[in-house]
Amino acid sequence: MNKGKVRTRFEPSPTGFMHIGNLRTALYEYLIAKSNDGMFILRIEDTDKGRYVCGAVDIIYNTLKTIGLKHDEGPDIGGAYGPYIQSERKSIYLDYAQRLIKEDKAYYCFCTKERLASLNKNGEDFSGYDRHCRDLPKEEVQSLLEKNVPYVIRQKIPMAGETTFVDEVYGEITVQNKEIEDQILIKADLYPTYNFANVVDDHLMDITHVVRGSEYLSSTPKYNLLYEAFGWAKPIYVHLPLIMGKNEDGSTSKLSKRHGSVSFEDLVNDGYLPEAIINYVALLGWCPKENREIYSLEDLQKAFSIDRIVKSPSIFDYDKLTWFNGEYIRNKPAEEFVALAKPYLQEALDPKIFDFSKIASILHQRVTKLAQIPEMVDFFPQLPEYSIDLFINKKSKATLENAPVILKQAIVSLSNIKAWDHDSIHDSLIDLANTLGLKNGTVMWPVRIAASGKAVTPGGAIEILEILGKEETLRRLNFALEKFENHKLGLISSMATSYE
RNA sequence: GGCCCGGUGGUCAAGCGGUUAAGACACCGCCCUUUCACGGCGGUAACACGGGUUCAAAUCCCGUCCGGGUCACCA
Repeated sequence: MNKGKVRTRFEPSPTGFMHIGNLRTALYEYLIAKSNDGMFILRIEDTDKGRYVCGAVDIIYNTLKTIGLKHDEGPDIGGAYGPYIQSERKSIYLDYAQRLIKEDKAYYCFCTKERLASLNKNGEDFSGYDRHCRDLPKEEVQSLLEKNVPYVIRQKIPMAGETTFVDEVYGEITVQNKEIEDQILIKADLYPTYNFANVVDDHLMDITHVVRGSEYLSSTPKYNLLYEAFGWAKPIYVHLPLIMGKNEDGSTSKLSKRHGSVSFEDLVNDGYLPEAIINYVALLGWCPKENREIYSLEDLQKAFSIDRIVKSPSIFDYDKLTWFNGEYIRNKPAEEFVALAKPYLQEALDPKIFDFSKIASILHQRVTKLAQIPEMVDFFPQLPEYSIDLFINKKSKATLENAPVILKQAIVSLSNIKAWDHDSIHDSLIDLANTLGLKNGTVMWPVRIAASGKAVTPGGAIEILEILGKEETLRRLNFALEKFENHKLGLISSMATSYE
């Protein structure tokens, strides 16, 4: 039963943030495993000591946790195939490399970095290692070793022939062996290279599906040659199309920091919901059988299949992500939205003065990114400076002439309200429109502008007035009237008023 | 530059030899309405090019062009 079970692994390096490309790889790895009742393993890729970032492993745990990719084995929870941190497996790799040396499938290389560098400079059409140490006499190797000359271990790649592998999404790919250099297996610090560590670990951990970005496509033949050298069964390869970003000049390249927020953390800070990110990213490079777009992680698990993975690279579209985000926000229950909005509301509003749940209720259907909330509500505590021209609106039949008249009447009507609530404000204003023989919009427009100082607001005049309170509403409406007075006198008032 | 991969509207993409070439985002228009948003309805917009194969090609083959990836003691 356990035999033949699908096992995938996610192998991030602790670099301090979760790139969106890595996140998608993790997602697909998870989905491939889970849609087949398999296991999803977390392995930390820290063979590059120079790049290690403190605390980065925690970021990985946290990210996986918040998006719901629960791993079945890993450094934190253990498992039958540990350790799951590559630096703790150092000696394993060395043993396997030496085994290859014994079998004459690998060799010690004592070339200095300087020599290697000069190599690349000289040879115009030659790139890569010139195999200088490939056939060093045994005695020489022995004596260099005894003298503690630093070395790396390289694999002996066949000089002729070709290597073919089948990728689940890209199909059969063949590469001439002469194109492949004698890759380094063990570095001078005796840590394994990424390629080598992965082959060894994937084999030892019974990984069945190697899932990664298509940038690894061209190094896959090296992997296979390694599997062959060891006589191990090869895994199933699943290469994923790259996620690209658009550059300023219109070209595209692998999504990177210069394209904007590209880590999960950045996106969350921008106000994107994890489930929206997951949903969007899942559909970048994979297409469900049914024509549908909204998928929870659970839904994805049910629907996912490798054969629906797309080959061509895709551009990360923040607009579409934003749409997904809006969908998820709108579908949240009201209480949940209030909780989500709270930290953003706090940036702009004093909770002692404003009723957050009331404000949240008018924001709920309008927000597409939580981070936009503060500027949507900033007019509540402080009336912004605004131009008198805002009072003009063709559709509402609002003009500079009728606005002061309406405002004056509105002030009178609103002043008479005893209990300041939605219904009374509504009735007061609608009645006014009726008695003046105007359409509702013609009354609402100038009132809303005077109350908010903005052409676009979350919520209509009634909602805004209710939140503002009677006193402040009347203050703002009177201020607008003054504005008209000054306008008549040819003076432009530039004074703003403040709530407190 | 060598090698590898890709190329359907601006973007994500369906399509698997015969379709009026789906759908979504974005954009535009109309409706709803108290602005905006939501919602509803409608619209603009695509098979990179050239050769084959075939009764029939977006679909298969070849070439060209374009785009991307990769050529580390990084992962």
